[in-house]
Amino acid sequence: MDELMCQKVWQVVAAIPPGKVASYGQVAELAGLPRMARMVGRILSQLPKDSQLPWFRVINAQGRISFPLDSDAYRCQRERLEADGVEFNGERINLRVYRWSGEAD
DNA sequence: TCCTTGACGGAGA
DNA sequence: ATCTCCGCCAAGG
Repeated sequence: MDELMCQKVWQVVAAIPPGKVASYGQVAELAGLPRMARMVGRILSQLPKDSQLPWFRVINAQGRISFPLDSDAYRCQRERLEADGVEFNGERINLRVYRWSGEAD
């Protein structure tokens, strides 16, 4: 994937406000890459561990974190979302409440 | 090359 | 609500 594609994705992710979440598909759409949700996941997976990008605000379309429940990655993402003020009902986040509209605040 | 594997998603059953 | 089955597309074997 080219540099431009990555930059578009990073730009969209960076714009997700605290306390809100966006799905991989939504990020792809907003980045001008419709139907390329998997590409977004791949790009995020390649971020350096110390990245300042709010990658944890990106979850799947079912309102769930896309990592195994028992993984460190899952716990890390969940902690950061909760610190953001995002509530979980079991393993799920209510998208009708926390889904980012896609617009700037 | 071909095949499998993903931080995915939508349509059916 | 849950579970398959496909489509999607770049990487790695």
